[in-house]
Amino acid sequence: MKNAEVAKILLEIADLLEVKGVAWKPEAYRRAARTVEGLGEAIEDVYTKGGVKALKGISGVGESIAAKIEEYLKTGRVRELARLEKKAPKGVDELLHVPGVGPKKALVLAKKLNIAGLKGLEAAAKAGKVRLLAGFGKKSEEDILRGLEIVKKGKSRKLLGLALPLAREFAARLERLRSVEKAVPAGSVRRMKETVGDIDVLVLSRDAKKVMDFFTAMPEVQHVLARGGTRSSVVLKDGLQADVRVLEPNSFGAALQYFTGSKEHNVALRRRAIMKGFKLSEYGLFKGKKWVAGRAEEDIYRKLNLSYIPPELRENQGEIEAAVKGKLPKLVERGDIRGDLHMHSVWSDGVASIEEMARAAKQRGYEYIAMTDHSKSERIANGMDEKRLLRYLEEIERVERKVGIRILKGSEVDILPDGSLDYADSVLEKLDIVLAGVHSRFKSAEKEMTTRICAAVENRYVNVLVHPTGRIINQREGYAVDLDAVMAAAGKNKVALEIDAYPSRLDLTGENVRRAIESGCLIAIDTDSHAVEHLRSMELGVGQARRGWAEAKSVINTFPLRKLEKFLRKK
DNA sequence: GCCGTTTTCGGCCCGACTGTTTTCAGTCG
Repeated sequence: MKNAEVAKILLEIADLLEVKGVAWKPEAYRRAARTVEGLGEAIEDVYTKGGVKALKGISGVGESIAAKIEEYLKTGRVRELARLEKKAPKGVDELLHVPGVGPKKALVLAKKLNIAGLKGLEAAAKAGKVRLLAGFGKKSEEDILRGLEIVKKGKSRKLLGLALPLAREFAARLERLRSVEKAVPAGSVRRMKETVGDIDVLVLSRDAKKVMDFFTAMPEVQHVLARGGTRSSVVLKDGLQADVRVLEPNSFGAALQYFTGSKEHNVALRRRAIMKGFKLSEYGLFKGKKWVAGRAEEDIYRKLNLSYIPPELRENQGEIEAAVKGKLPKLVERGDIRGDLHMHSVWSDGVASIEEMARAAKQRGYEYIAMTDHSKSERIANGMDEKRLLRYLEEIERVERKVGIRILKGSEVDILPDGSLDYADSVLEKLDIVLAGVHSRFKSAEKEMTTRICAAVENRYVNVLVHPTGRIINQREGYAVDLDAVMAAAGKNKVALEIDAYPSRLDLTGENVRRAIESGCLIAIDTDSHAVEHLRSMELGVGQARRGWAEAKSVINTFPLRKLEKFLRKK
């Protein structure tokens, strides 16, 4: 599927046009990029089936963009992009990715300092050259240095939402080789950590050479870092590193355990092994020189008198102690989820209709969903005023009847700076479910933000506090807020805290989920979907819930509809 | 560049914040 590649090209064109100071076009390209990325179908299939005409049928794609997509699919490049790149100062589009640097500043920096890309910018900022430029000062120089750190961090750790499908895809491809018995992703991907440094795939095979040949020749590979008899490392085109290891049957489980980590969990586990008179390594569990276990992970945990510890819990945060006592939680599973309570449509900033979203949800086997488009203050997202909201609710009822899935009438309502909500209570009263979230003034002081959020949580109509920390991975820190105070208020007021399963959000983190549940809160795992494709992210959210030791009974969207409705009616 | 129960041409979000200024430009969401 080439959607992501096409979207990337369109975004690059948008950046370069923006630097040029061209009006409107950048937004048009970005809109098109977003739809293409969120398309339920491979863009190349759309083109093969219906040609340019079908491409133009994609919302946001017209004559010109359709032609560029066609050009890319046919030739693998877009001349217009090359032309723009040639004209712009070198590396200027890269500078745009630094938070705080927009098109104007990027152009000034690139031109006046004569720097190519982020490295040059860092050097110039560190040398104190940035502050001397007109329009810049000491503060903006510091902001740039801080922004560069964020960009760098983003380079080194990739989103689980990107790495997990890739790891699975690699494993699936390897398993198709005749000599391969099984191939399994390990590492932080397996632990469902929200960001990962690299992808590890472990392979059981009689023919290691064939596996090495196949793996290093995959089309995603940019270059081969190391290639050995049973182990190879490559760098993928998107910057992610991937390792593959071929193992013996007798050590496969031990290796899977070892390479799944975390490091801290492994250290604690090895310590326990020693205590029990064993030695644990990636090759197996040994008593003296004698091999005791290693074919399967389960055998190792059993021999150490532990119940099996699911990968998501392996952080040495008390899971080994709990496993000793047989007191591990029965973690929530993807199959427990009965619905998705945070979804957008074209009524605000989504790209699919309510009906398309509802059908997709039904197809996933959900019993119910909530449609929750933005409230009026969220202007950038085409938030709805009261009048449009009423029409929206009517449309939801119509689609509910037509599609045959329960659709809760909802809204993602802005929490205004004073802690009040973006709709009056008389409006909120008409909704089946009210999500409340902060979308402005992220930089408020902690005390202010805490008061603001707690006030919203106390509103009698609020059911879910969405993306409670506001962080966006690699882009934005969460806002300063006293989460314990928020959790206490949420628990008391029967407000569930959301795990926003959108790949770049995934807040709450596992750690915070655990805190929330311990302080008596319920959790909602939602995808915050803006396109049909996004519904897939549910498993990422479930992963974070599992990392937070959550059981199904703590997650409101595992409730049967009746029970959920009862919870929503609460106050 | 895209789009049309707004007009096939002329709109397209715009207010808040921040830092650099001395009344405002640039960035963000």
